[in-house]
Parts: sequence; structure tokens; C-alpha cells
Amino acid sequence: MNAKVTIKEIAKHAQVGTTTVSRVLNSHPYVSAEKRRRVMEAIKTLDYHPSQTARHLRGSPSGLLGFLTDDVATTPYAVDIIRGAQQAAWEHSMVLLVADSGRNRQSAEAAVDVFLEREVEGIVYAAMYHRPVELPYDLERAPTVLANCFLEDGRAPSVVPDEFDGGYTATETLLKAGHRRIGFINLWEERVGIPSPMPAINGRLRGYRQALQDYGIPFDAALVRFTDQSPADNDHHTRGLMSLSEPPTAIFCGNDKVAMTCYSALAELNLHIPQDVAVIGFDNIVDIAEGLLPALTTIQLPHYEMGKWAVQYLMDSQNSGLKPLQRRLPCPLVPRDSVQSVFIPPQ
Amino acid sequence: MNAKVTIKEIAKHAQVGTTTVSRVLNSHPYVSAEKRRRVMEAIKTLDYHPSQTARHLRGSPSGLLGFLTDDVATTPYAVDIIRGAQQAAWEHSMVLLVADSGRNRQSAEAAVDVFLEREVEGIVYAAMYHRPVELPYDLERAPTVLANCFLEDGRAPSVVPDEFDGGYTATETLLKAGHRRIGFINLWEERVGIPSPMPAINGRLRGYRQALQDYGIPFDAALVRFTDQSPADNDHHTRGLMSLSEPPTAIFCGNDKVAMTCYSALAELNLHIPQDVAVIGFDNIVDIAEGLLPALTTIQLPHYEMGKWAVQYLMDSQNSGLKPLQRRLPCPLVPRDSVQSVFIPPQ
DNA sequence: TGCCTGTATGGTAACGATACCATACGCTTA
DNA sequence: TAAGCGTATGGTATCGTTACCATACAGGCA
Repeated sequence: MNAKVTIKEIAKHAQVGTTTVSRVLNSHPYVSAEKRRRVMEAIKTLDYHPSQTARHLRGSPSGLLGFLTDDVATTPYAVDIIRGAQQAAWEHSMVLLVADSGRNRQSAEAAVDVFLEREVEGIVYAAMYHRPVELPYDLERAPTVLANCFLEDGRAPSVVPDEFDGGYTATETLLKAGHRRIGFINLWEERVGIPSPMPAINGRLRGYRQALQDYGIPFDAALVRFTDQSPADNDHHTRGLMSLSEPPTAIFCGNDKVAMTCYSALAELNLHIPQDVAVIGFDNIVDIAEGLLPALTTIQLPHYEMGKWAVQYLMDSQNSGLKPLQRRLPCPLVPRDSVQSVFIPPQ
Repeated sequence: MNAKVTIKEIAKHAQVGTTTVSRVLNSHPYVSAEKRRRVMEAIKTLDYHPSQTARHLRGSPSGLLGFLTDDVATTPYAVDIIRGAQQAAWEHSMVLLVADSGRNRQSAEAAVDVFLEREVEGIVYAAMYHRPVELPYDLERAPTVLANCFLEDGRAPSVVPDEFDGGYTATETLLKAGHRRIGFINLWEERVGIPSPMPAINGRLRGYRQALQDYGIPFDAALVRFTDQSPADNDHHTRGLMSLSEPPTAIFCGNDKVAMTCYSALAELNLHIPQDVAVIGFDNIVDIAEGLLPALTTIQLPHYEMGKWAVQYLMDSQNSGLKPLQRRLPCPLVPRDSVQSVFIPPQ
């Protein structure tokens, strides 16, 4: 507000040299108690705040981290990535500079330029849903960690949800509750004719199969379906599953939106959750999961944790160097009321 | 990555003085075409990027804006505020510094300290749902604009959703479709015994009443209900409304979550949307609105626009001074399939 | 007594960019 | 021909802070 107070004025006010003030500020040795006190007092009375700009110019690290996102939130809670990053940054006394790369490489480059002009110490590149990306700028430009996405060639470190773990946990939750016929309405997406390599789809399916195998249940392809995520298709597959000659007693839905349609389809079929059919979702969209009746048991994507991890890794490897590993974070269960044991397990 | 290139090296490489380089960078007059060319070339070959830090130290404005949020997203899309702010900042060649004030005043002060140390030119304080707040730091410290919240005493400018407009639009949409008995399941919240001053609750109710009045429909208190937002209560009120001797033909739900429960309650009552009952929501939680069948017509909160406005106002009033007005932004209709005309309007 | 060492202190250059000042040239105009 | 002006150019102080260097004094030890 008022003209900024500099170290010089503190020095004058406290009747010491600027060096002494600096020493006090950075708690260096060799300052007498008396002068330290005087400096402290001057700082308080003049309401002095050191200029990070000047500090940085003199050679200290910038204390800045760039956070670049690819675009608008698809899954709303994906923004928890930024919260996690912000939290971790804070713990390292860093500040987050955020920018939206927009859709095109050009504006991403521009954003990175801006970051670099401010000498960020690293960049977190975050995607709004888990997928392979092409980095919209030259990796050499700054130490980069990817969050919720990864490079196909693995040239940069990344942190992603462990989709396999999520699929496994969801399925195991149902198995533990005693279910033996478990339907799976997986997500689907096509990319120019070939099935998408979306890690969510494949990873969760592998988790599902592995859990079944671990519990000695044979895999039945009829129980696995793929939805284009439209309500109509979600509905269609729920009905398809339930009209099987041997219908499932539990359904694992590819996400909470699918679960939402699943609920209404089951209601129309006069089937009750969780008594007749257990349902488990994915994503933990709280508005949906808590809004449904009964409240939806689901799996949480580790958005917050990914953001946190990305920044932490960036910081930890500041000197040791960034090793391009891929870190998979578990997807924990969020138990609510849509899964319930179907029978007392045998002793 | 490699040691940073400075203006001096450019000067040496281009065989000119540093002043000339600076002039080229800032497109000042009085540089010969030849030298300009040489400088440009040197910049490109040495991959020079000017240091914002040094620029700023010399006196230029910091180009930084602080963005402070109060806490975790309640409505997931509230993060669009940050996207809007980021966009507007970008257009003004500003960068956003984000921090989470956490719950307590102390860490908020700390965050503001950090902002001030970097000499931000202003601060946007954003809340995750529309409400009165107490600013967790001294207003004198930096030019501040509040987004999605406001100070009870109006000491600082703020931008909020026009809840009245939203309530009016929702109701009018139903009226225009020919409905004359319109139920309203409003939100509810108590604060130590007294009803909450949540602007959403009062504003939307006033909008509802005004729209009825403008269309010559008498207000019927029996049609207005308040839910604590639990699925059970949402369900209860939907049924209550429909069991009226003269039940409504349309229901205006306080938010999309309420609408979600409303859908299932109506389904259980064997009533079809929109033929038997029209439903309109609030918030436009896309996951819910598009996931429901039929897709939910709803009202959008202007999160993105608020973020944008806040930054724009901060910038525009950089010299003219911040006037503490409150700006209300309209809540537009997002038409989908849950409202349909009940009859052909008379010519 | 003289030297060394540890403590205490302040002056000043440097970080990178820019604003100001000084200078210099070529041309027009009195 | 000299003065005056527009154009072109570079040197240097400056922003706020810290690192380095220089200085100064007190006490311990030979």
C-alpha cells in the first residue's frame, strides 16, 4: 500500500548497517543481542517485509513452481490435484504459479515461457483424466513431473492412479461381501476405430479379473460390458446384465455416473440395493454418491495425493536429479451403503 | 536448464550496447534496422529469455495476482472460478499465484504475506459457495476483490451469483412451459438456531415469488418446502408435494442433488418426467444433470464469469481505484430434457 | 608485548534489466 | 557556417538484497 520499506530504512532506524539487518533476517551468527533486538523492533514498527524479488535476483532460488493443466475439468474432483500440489508446495515454502495451457501447443509454450521468465524451479503438468499425453513443450526447458497423465515413452516421471488396484479393490469388496457373480459395466471409448488405450479401462478390467482369480471364481465374459457412458447405454447394459439366465448379484460400475443410471434401472426392475443387487461405483463424485439412496459405495481416485506427490518428487529430486519413474497411487475404497454381505461367511 | 543468458551476452554477441538490446526488447524507437536484426538473431541463437525478476526489481509492476481460496470445494465446479480468473489474468499478461488459506486466519495471513513479499498487484479472495465471509487478513494490505462471497459491511468490492435472477429464471422457465402449480424444494440450513442468511436460499425464493407474481399466479406456501439436503429429506419433500390435494405439475429443486432424489421419488410414484411432472435443478453439476434420464434442465452458477470479473475489475481499477460495489452476475438456464411445454400456449 | 583467533560490524560489488544522461552524426534552415 | 533538431547509440546509476571483503576490538597465549 504505502511506499515499500527497504532494508536500508531498517538499518537507519535501528542504527546499524544493512549487512547486520540482512544477518538478522537470515539468522546468521555474529550479531549482538542488542542490535538484533533493535533490528527486530524496527522491522515491526516499520512493518517491513523483505522483497522476494530482490532476494531472488541476488541468486536465491525463486521459490516458484509452475502448475500447468491441459484443460477444463472432466471429472470435477480432478482439481484436487491442484489442492494437493498447493499443499505440498506450501510445506516446502514454495508458491504455485498456475496456468492453463489451453488446447494448443502454442499457448502451452507461451505459458512455459512465462514460467521460465519467473525462473520456476519445476513444473507440474496435470491432466484432468488419466491418460497418455504429449508434453506440449520441450522437456529440456524445465524439470517436469506429470500428474494424472504420462508420456508414452516414459521420458519424464509421472504419478497416476493405480487403476488395477482400484479395479481389484472394487471387485474384492464385492467378493468379500459374499458375491460370486459380479457384473462389470466398464467404460468404453474409441479412438479412430481402435479401442482407446485409456488406462482406466484396461487397468480396472485387469484388476477385476485378478480379484476373481484370487478368489477362485472363473471369469465369465458375459458379465463384462462396455458402456459409451450415455445414460441410455448405461441403462441398456444394466438391464442386459440382469436379464442373463444367471444374473449377477453385484455390479461394479465404471464410474459413479454409470452407477447412477444403474440405480434407476434396477429400481425400474423392482430390484433393491443392496439386498437384491449390490452396486459399487468409481470416482467418488460426492454429489452423486451421497445423493443416491442408498448412498453409493465407491472407489476414490487419488487426485489430492497425486498433486502432492508430484510436487514432493519435484522438490526431493532437486539435487539428486529427476529419475523418470512412474508412480502408481492406490485408489481407496469409500464404503457407504450400496454393498452389504449377502450371507454369513462359513467359519 | 543451462546457465541463464543475460542481456549483456546478447549485447556482446550482437556487438551493441545493453541499452540497445533493452530498446529492442521493449520496442522503443531509435534503433537501426541493422542492429535490431542483429539483436533479434542473438536472442534466438542464444535462446535468451528476459528475467521478470530483474525487470520487476527495477520498478516495473510484478505482473502477479494472488488467488486465495477459503477451503475445499463443496460444489465441485466452483473451481471454475480459478479458471476464469486465470483466463482474465492471462489476457492482462498477469500470472496467478494461488494459495489455500486453510481454515484459520493465521495461515491466511501467512499466505497474504507470501503474496505481498512477491508484490502481487492485487488479491482475489474466493469462496467455494456463495456466502458472507470475514476477510482473514487486513484489507489495507492489498487491493482485494471477493468472488462468490462478500463482506457483510461491503467494505470491499465483490462479485456474486444473482440468486434472485437464478430463482426467477428457473421459475419463469416452468411458467413459460405452461405450468401454473410449481413446487419449490428450497435448500435449508440453520446457524445456531437462526435460519442461515445464505444468499442462495433467500435470493432464489424471492426470484420464485417475483416470477409467480409477474405471471399473475398467487403464491401458495404449501408449495414451498425446505430440505436439509439429505436424500431422505429430499425424498420426503418430493412425496409431500405430490400428495397435496392439488399437486404441482413442476418442481423447482434447490440444487441438482435434490433433483436427483426427486427423480427417483417421482419414479417410485410412477410419475414420468417431463410428461407428468417437470423438474428443474440448480448448479448444473454436469455429471448429475447429464447422467439423469431425462437429462436435467438446470440453472448454471456463473463461477467462471465471477473469476473473470474479479480479475478484470482488479485490473481495470488499478489506477481509478477500487470502488466497493457488489456485482451480481446472472445465472443462465441450461436447457435439457426435464421441462417440456404442457400445452400449446394460446395465440 | 606482540600475535593470533573469534566475534562483531559495516562498506560495497553484484544479480539483470531499464531509465536517464551524454554523446555523436547527418541534415535542414537561418 | 553555425546553430538546431531528429535519430542513433552506449555508459552508468539504480532497484533491494546478500556475499565478500575489510576492519576493529577483546581476550588468550607464548
